[in-house]
Amino acid sequence: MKNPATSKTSTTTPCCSKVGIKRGPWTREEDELLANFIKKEGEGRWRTVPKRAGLLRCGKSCRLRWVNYLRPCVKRGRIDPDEEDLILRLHRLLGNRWSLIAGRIPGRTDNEIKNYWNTHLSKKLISQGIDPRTHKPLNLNSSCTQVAHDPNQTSNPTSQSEEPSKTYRVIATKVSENFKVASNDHQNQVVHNSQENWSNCDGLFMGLQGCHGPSNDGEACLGSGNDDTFSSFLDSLVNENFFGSQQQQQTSMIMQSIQPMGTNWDADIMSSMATIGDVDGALTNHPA
DNA sequence: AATCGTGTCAACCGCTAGTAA
DNA sequence: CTTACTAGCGGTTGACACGAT
Repeated sequence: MKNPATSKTSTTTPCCSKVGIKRGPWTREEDELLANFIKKEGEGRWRTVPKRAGLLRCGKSCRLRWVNYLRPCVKRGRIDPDEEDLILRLHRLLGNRWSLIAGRIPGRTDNEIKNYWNTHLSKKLISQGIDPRTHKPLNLNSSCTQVAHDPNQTSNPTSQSEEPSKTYRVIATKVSENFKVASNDHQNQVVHNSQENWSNCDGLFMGLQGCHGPSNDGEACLGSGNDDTFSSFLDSLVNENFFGSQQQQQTSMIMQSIQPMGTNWDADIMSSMATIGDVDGALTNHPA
């Protein structure tokens, strides 16, 4: 454990004094206090929550407890095969972006998925001879030519050290950034339909957030309009059919749908879009 | 019954992006 | 523009459960 006194100086202040703060597992009474308080006051202003709720916890701890355990839409229990498959696909697409992955799996939290990955899936992949970090076959030297999930696909010899999922992640990140720009632009009619949802959803990857959204019943905040479009877009990426026979039409539709008016996709995204279906090209064109 | 090793997962940590002042 | 604050993220830790010896 790092010693706070010797750790790198941070410009941020601690979320609370460590003196008099309770740590460790939460008790049932604490859970009830927090849950009742949030039901009454709503989420947010976590730093002040402990004091207002009468808890001897730090705000961070309260937030974590709520998000990972107390929130009504949190699903408990084993992760079923369908969810596991989805996690694998999303991880290949997004890497260790646990919150994004969790956003696509209703009821599951980033912490739960991260734990499941570290304790189950990474070992499972290793046992199958697959590098859990790169999703490439293990023990392949720099001249490897095969991508783990598709033996027919060949990787680019010049980018052998690069994660196959890197390009996907670059695209996902960039698209999400553009999505956020669009969603925050109140004058942008293209994304106007789902403005209410966007503005109320927390998290960066709004269209991917499952139960992080504003709805009262814990349903995903995905609604009609562009969030649906983007959701479908990501689904397509996950299902690897986005760049199939409908590539051109879909790409065009997505671009038209989610590009903020007056904004141009940067060259990276356009180039990635054009080549992502071709692993060789995608990896070649995107050094980072 | 006691000890040890391993797996699981809740919780904590530092860091950073976003935003308000 | 700078500073301070907040929320959220991913990595890591450690307590606990449980099976093996």
